[in-house]
Amino acid sequence: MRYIQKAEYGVPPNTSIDESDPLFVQAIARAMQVLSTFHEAAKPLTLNEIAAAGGMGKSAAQRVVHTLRQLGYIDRDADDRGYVPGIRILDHTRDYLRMNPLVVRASPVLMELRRNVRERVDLSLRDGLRLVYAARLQSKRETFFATLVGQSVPIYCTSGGRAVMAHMSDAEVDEIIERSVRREITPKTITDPAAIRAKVQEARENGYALALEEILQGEIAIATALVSPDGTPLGAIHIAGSLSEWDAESFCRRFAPLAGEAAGAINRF
Amino acid sequence: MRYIQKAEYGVPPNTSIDESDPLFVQAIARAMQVLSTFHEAAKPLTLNEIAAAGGMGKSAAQRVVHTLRQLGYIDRDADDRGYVPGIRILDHTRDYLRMNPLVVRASPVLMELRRNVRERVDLSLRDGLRLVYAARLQSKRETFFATLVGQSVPIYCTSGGRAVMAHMSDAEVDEIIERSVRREITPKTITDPAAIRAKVQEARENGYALALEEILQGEIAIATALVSPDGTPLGAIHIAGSLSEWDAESFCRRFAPLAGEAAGAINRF
DNA sequence: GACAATGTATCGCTGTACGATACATTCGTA
DNA sequence: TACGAATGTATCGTACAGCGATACATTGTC
Repeated sequence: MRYIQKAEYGVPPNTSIDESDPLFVQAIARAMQVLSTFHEAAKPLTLNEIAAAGGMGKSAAQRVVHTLRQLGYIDRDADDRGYVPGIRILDHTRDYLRMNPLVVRASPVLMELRRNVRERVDLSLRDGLRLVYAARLQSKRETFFATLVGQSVPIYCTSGGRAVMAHMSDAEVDEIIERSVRREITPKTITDPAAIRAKVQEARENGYALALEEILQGEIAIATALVSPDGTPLGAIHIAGSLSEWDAESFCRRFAPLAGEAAGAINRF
Repeated sequence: MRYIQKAEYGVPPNTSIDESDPLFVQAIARAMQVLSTFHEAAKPLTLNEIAAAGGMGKSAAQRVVHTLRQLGYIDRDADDRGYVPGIRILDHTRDYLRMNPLVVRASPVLMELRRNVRERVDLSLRDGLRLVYAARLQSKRETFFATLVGQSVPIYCTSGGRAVMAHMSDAEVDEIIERSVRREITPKTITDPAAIRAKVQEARENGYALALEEILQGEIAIATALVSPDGTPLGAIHIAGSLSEWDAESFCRRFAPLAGEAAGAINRF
């Protein structure tokens, strides 16, 4: 059996916990840590792997896994060879998506946008140093994974990330650049702080951000930010296409206005 | 702010726990129960609501919520008026989708199917008495929610459910019918056990299942089952259209072969 | 300006979750 | 077929984590 690769872009959610918080329930942290072990997993996990990854004893892992299994958040692999995430997780996915006002507001606009655009359209939400995809409306030709909800990419080197940074102060932008683990995901990934700042400035002037092959070879993407009433950037809309069919200039000329329109429709609430 | 409605079809995941299991960790169950409170929520929840719904004291709810917040599984509402599910949930969604072999295998086939079909195409997975949507490839005209991952529907009254039941023994089918809380979701919902058995038998003979307006007014849906190597049904592929454009007969004639082909491509692994 | 509702903090006592260890079962290999 | 290494499972006494009760703070509403 084949599985999709693990977290390619290595944007680990920041789980640095203030220890010795009197209100903090360790058992819950343990449980979530166990579930998070799967973020790094390329195949079903054994109990010992889970225990080791979580830095806990075998007994603890045993009880946590046992409990999560009872509740449906962990399952046995189809071949009974290891543990995999359980389907109950999707119930919470639904809750998140339907209770996030931005997702709710953006969805119809996104579908409308998709109707006028033959390319891939995404909605992403900011979480610290990364953008998490909440919806992906695939393009016709795309053969890739259907709707990879939960996939995340770094802010510093993506169109959506720059669209988001464009709505921040220089200080905040610097902080993001600083704290990000910048590596060349592709040869074209921009990692130099000054260059990133320049691209952010460019996004501020244009009203949209552009990224060329910084995450995926051959991919061109533009993005516009979604902001809260007070101006805080919350996420972005992306339109992504292939460089085999577009050059940067015509791509922008064609899609930037549409992306801007869509973002505008969502931002005025 | 508007939110999507709560669990319309009322398929509560079966969380009847064997009490006094020596390996069972109550704190984890509490945490998950708190997160599950959102399943029934139509708006952000207060601490007291969470406590009440979970049958726990205010202190317990306080600590659980506090911990889950630290970890990112719960957030404050944008207006700071209540609690909502947190974005970290989506990380686990991704894990589930990419580590489920059926989803991985089915996704490309589903996209191919969608290319040849101008209607909505879904992938659903069986969980007890319900089917949970793991992917939804929307049709052009559809204005509804983008990709409602995690949405679930009952087995007894859906095309996918009948496709699944068609691959079970009569005894198993009867058990599902028996245990299901059958109610008329629409006036057309079939709730009579004998009638359901007849539809299942029909699905067995045709190789696909059909449902007319049993969940949604004006909706027609056909489905074919996805089965494991040993024949156990694991989920279904759906094609759904509108009765304003199709009559049942032509819908089946047009799409049943395609659905069957797709299921076949997935089932032979 | 009083009141009701919210989230936050504190503190002893109880009972739960801990680690260590021993058992069972499956798998791969010689 | 028999061995050994890995897996998942069960048991048990002790320490400390999480419990409830209560009191405080802060916000919004009439």
